[in-house]
Amino acid sequence: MAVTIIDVAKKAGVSPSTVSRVITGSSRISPQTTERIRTIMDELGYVPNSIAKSLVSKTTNSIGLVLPKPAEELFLNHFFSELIRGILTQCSRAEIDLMMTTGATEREEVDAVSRLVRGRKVDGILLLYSRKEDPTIEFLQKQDFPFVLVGRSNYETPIYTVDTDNKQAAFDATRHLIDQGHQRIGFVSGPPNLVISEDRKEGYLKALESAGLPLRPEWILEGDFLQESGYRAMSIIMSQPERPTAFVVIDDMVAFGVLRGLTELGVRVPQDISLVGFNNIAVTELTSPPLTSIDIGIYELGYTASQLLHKIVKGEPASQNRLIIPHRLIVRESSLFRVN
Amino acid sequence: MAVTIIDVAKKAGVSPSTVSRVITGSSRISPQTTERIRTIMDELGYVPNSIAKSLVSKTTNSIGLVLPKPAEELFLNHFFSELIRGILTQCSRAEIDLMMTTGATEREEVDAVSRLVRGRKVDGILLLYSRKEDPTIEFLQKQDFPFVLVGRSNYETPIYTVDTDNKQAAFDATRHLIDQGHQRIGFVSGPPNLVISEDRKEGYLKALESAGLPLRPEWILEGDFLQESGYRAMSIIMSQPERPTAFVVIDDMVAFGVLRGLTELGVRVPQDISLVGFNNIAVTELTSPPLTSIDIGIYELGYTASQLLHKIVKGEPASQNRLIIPHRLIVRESSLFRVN
DNA sequence: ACGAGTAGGACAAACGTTTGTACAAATGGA
DNA sequence: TCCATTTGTACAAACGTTTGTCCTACTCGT
Repeated sequence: MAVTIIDVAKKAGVSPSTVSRVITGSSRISPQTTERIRTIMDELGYVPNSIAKSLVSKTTNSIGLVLPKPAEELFLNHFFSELIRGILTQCSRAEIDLMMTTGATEREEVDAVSRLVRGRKVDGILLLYSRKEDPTIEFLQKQDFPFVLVGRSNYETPIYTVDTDNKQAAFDATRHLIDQGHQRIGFVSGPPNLVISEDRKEGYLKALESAGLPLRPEWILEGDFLQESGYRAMSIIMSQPERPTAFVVIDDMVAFGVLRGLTELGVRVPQDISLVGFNNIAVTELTSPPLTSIDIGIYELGYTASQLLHKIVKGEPASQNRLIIPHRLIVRESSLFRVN
Repeated sequence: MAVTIIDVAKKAGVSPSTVSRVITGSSRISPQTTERIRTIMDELGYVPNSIAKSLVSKTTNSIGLVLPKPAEELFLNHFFSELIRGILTQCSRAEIDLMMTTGATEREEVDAVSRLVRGRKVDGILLLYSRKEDPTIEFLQKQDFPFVLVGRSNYETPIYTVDTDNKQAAFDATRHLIDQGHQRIGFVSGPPNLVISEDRKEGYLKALESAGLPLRPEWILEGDFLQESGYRAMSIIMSQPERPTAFVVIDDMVAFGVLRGLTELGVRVPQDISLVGFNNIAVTELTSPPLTSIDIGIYELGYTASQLLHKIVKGEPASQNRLIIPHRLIVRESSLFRVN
């Protein structure tokens, strides 16, 4: 049916191996032959069968992207699309195919990765987010399969990683509020099993401490990365007798929920309560008031991670195994209010 | 290195073909043998090499997703992430891998698809959006390769398609404004080479006509699907001597740009100018004012398209080759103002 | 003019599966 | 008891490449 290397060889009157060497650009073929065969390939419309190639070369020219469990919820947070945008752009430039996978449960996730990895469908794996205990990471390590993690690893073993300095970022966010005069600052966190939640909480706590502010556990709430959890957090906080005057919120999407909750309760932002979010996703500018956020360079995070993985897969050892993408605070109206 | 079917066969004292038939579940193998071999596969930790399997079966258990040209811009519009969310969820449930591809130019896009298709890396292709003239579609048709298009095709030939009734949707949006008493309604369109732009414009025009309202070409503007183009559109419109009292905007993201432009110019929404957008992406609720929009069921669009493609790839002919996902108008504050 | 060295290409094995066909043993009917 | 089926398994070819090794025919120096 399709044109194979053999058809080309026949028409050119050479052996398949010669054609193959033309394709791979071996030096053993004379320029004339190369030229002649190239022409014939074009005439016949030959395209190499990448499956066959993969079988012998044990390489696929594609990488796998493993998305955190609930694909359904995933893209509800703009963070992931932005990350994928960076990854995809890099892959596209490098002419590498990107394979996406996910699983409804942790178990399914490992299965899916296993299919990809041990079925040799990809050359490397890109992991988004890390849990404190992550079966997928453990699996990949045991298989000694190349992978890069976006986020900090909680494991002792060295892992290729592209990350934000989340502790510092949270410190900066909190510090900003303190600089605005706030003394009572709450924190809306993410799922406790994620490394990122811990890191950001730690930064927040450190900032409080360094400013000599007391820790108020009842002002620290846990959620996930969806709007709803921010909304819920507010209904809890606002029913308390004593309230913070500002919140550091682990994620912009959650911060939107917080904002919505406050607005519905008639609380003014930033006059009554100030807010700082994380990630600086595109819509932070559009809300009212626009949201102060830490820009962590999501796109670059993805782009860099993809780049690093490609290097590793090709066997070019990277200079370091932990890359940090710089962050910066973007001040908008939601925190522009000085407390006297 | 890795465990192969041969290792399993050896250990079991049978031939590789027997093991293979156990895997594929052929009826020719006795239950005892099946059971015995299953155990051995588990012991050895055997995972089939999908590449080898693909080579002989000419099937890959993955589909390709072709993203419209600029991957860089792509995810700036939440539309695509939502679509991919639907696609990915379906793929994940069907245990099919999703391969993403894109190209910086039209030429590159076709090349990338060609590599995927003729290199046999995927069994089918999912296309997002369609241009009036689309080289990728033409290529796939010529290759007689299974594909499904999200969006209406402009070609005569029958193409599997999952779409919104965009003419009707635009009609409904416009009609809503007319019902609010508006007589002077502008339209911010998308790139003229896209089928969707044409369809929505057509619906808009039809609604005007059916209400006996005159067509004002200077109130029809073209943009892309990014915020900026909405912003620019407003600066053009607002410099005109006579202005509309409402706009139908082809896309929510663009509508945000419009909103921002108007706000900066001190124009009140909806009192001075009302707005209706399309797609009902998640953040429409968060803007001030919240944006009226047509919910086109993006997630289902993706889910259904993926499902349809899988059917086609498997050879189960679908009942119809054009599926329409229903839409509905979601009225929010941006159009809640009656013109007397 | 002759042997050594080199360049250009052919051959065949290998990658890990699937699958059509052949074969042996077991079963059944007469 | 014997032949005809059926059942279960083995054999080998095929999928389309890549790559190590071998072969042939130059080119060049002497």
